[in-house]
Amino acid sequence: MPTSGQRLARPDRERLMLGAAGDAFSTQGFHRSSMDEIARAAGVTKPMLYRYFGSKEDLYAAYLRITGRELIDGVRAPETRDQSPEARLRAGLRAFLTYVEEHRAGWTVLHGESTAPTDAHIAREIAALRGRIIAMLTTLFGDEALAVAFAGATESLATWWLSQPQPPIDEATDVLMNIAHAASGFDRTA
Amino acid sequence: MPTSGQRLARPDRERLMLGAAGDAFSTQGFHRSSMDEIARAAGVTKPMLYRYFGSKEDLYAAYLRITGRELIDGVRAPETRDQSPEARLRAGLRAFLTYVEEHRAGWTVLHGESTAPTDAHIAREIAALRGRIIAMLTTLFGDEALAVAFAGATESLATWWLSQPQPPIDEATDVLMNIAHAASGFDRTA
DNA sequence: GGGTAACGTTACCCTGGAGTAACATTCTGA
DNA sequence: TCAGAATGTTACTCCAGGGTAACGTTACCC
Repeated sequence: MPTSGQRLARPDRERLMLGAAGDAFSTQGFHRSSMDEIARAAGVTKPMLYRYFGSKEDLYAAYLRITGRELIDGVRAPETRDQSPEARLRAGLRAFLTYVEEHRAGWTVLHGESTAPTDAHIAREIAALRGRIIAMLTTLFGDEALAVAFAGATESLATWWLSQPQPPIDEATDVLMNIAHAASGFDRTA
Repeated sequence: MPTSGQRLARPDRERLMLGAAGDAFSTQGFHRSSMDEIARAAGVTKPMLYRYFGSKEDLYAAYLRITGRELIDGVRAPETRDQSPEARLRAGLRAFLTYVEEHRAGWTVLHGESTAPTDAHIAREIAALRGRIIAMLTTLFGDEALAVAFAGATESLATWWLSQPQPPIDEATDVLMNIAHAASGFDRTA
């Protein structure tokens, strides 16, 4: 009489597990989330989680890696190769805010991890991810300090913006573009 | 044969405990820090920690409360009542950066907690603290979104700045003042 | 159609670390 | 001077939750 669970192909099951993991991690953080609970939410039992991901930390790492890749892909998507730096920045910001809006859980975990890392090894990966974005902004602005500040402004605004009733994406983008004009190399006329 | 520990008055002992707690929490986070370890670092045993603070969460909360108060006091200190908004902001930023530099552990914990809260009840307190700062900035800038973005820029820059070899405080302040000019109500001439 | 690999489960083990009981040693003040 | 209130310690209890062993069940493929 055991075996209540429907059989599913590995990729599908993994998606369910990662979804449940993301929900748990984003709302309760790594430590308050238990493997039993994540398993239950994914409609499966604990040993499956371990067979597919190895350990709780590995599950967390897998979730972060996928989420990070989605973020990078999302922000890279807009093809704006031969447009002005300003236009490219604007497109990037819109893409970023869109990603954040559509992947709240992922963004929450990613953002939390970047300031309060759970694990040293994971911290390095997150730092690398953020580093790539900072590097991009640094070449854009010509100053690392400014790039770091701008990244912080963007992250903070994004998180706040999510908590607003109905986020008007263009307003958020404008606020950031406005800031970008403050000390950037490109035009100050807008 | 027991009783190896030197006797100390309560306030002194508390300071030692809070210092050890801060070191542990800032370097390893709440969950990876154990009460045994904090006790040892404070030169005392676990039951003392419990007698003085009640529970691990209460110890953490006490540490955060004190740290938050120090931050507020530090930033409030510069008496600039009847100066221009710009001068007041500059003084506030300098005071903030000075605080951060002199209380690295406290800042690390505070900052981490604001993005990845350990506990719902504590999260509210931190949110209230940040809310007060945002409110101040909002009246200064006349726009909440901008205030949130600016706060994020400041926090991010402060944390990055700490990791630099020898932080020149005025440069960091200038970067932020420059950003503040972007869309603020006060002069755009600087 | 049967061997094996993958999917899935129940029922357990085991440790880290939060929290406490019970006891020893000083300090203080009436 | 001695009662009781602090400061302090040793030596536990106890359990949440990470991790696993052992055992069904279904699918696939030669």
